[in-house]
Amino acid sequence: MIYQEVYYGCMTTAPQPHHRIAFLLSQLGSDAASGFERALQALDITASDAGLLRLIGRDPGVSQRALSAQVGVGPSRIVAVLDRLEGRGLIERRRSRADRRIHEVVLTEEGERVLGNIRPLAEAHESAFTECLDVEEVELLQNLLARIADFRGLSLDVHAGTSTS
Amino acid sequence: MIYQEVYYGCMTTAPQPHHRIAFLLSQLGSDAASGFERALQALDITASDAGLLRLIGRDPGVSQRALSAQVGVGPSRIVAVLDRLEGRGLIERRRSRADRRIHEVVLTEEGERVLGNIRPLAEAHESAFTECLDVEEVELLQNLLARIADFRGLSLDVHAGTSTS
DNA sequence: TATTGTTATACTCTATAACTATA
DNA sequence: TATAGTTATAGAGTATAACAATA
Repeated sequence: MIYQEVYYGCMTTAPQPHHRIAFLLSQLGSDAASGFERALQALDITASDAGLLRLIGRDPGVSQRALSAQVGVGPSRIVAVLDRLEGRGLIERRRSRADRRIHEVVLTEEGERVLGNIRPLAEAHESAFTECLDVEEVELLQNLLARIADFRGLSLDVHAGTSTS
Repeated sequence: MIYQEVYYGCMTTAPQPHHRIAFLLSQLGSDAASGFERALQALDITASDAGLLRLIGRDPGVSQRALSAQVGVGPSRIVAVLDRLEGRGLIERRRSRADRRIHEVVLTEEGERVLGNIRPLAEAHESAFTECLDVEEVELLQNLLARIADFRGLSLDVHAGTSTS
C-alpha cells in the first residue's frame, strides 16, 4: 500500500460530496488491499508473497531478475523476500546450467500447497466485496471499472487468472 | 499508499478473470491515489499534507493530538510533518492559554492560499477518472461504490467536502 | 495520576550504488 | 563490457516506549 494509504489520509476531507469517484476508488481500493493482506495471514504470507508464488508457479525456473521486473519489487529487495520464502521451505533456488549467473526459482511441494490455498482465500475475499450486489450489478460494475482502467491505461492482464488454476 | 501497492504487486496474477471486483478496485484505487499525489506535486505537498491542511482549515486551533487521530498518522509522526509544514510557512503552532500543554495549529495566509489551490486540482483529478463515462454512468458507479463502502463499514464522511469550500 | 507534545528507537519498505561471478 | 545476484547504505513511514511540562 503505497498509494492507497496516503490518499486515505485525506479521506476525511473528500473534495466533492456529489461526484467523487476517484476518492471512493482509493478508499475502497485501500480496503480491498488490506483485506486481502488480512485474509492471507491465514497462510502466514503477504500479498506480495502470494504474487511471487503465483508467478513462480506459472513459470517454474524463472530468474530473480524477471521476478523483480514483474512484481515491481526491485532486484535487491527480491533477494531478502526470496531468502525468507526459501527459509520457510516454499521455494528453492537452483543454479542454471545454461547461464551460471542465473538462479532458477522453483516452488517446493510445500510452496505448491500454499499456492493452492491462495485461490479459495482470494475468492472469499472477492465475495466480501460483491455480496451486497446482485449478479447484474456485479457485471455492470466490473464493466464500468474495466472501462476506467482501460481509459487510465492500466494493464489488466486478463489472462493471468487462468494460468494458475 | 499502504495497502494499495502491496496488492498491486499481485496484479499480474489476478485470482479470477471474470469476477474480480476487489482486484479492480485495488488497482484503480492505487492509480487514483498515486495520481492525486502527482497532481499535488504542483503545490509541492503530499496528499497527507493536503488532508492535514483541510482539517486545520476546517477547525482552526485544532490540537496535534486531534489531528493525529483524524488523519491516522500517529502522534509522534505528526510532529515531523507539522515541523515541515511550519518550516514552509503553511501553518503555525500557538500555545493554548486555556491548556498550556496544547499546541493550537492554525493556517498562515500562505497556508490558506495553498489550501485554496487544492480543490481545483482535486476536481481535475476527479475528471481524469470520469471523463470516459457519461453522467448517468458516473451516478450509477458512485451508487454502486457507495453501497459497497457502506457494506464494508467504511466511513464516507459525506459532510467533509462541503466544509472547506 | 493522566495527557500533550516531543524524542528516541526499531522495524519495514524503497532506492541506489557498489561488489562478485559469470558471460 | 555487460548482466545476475548480492550486499551495504540511506531515506521515508510506522509503531512503540519513554520523557518533560502541564493538568
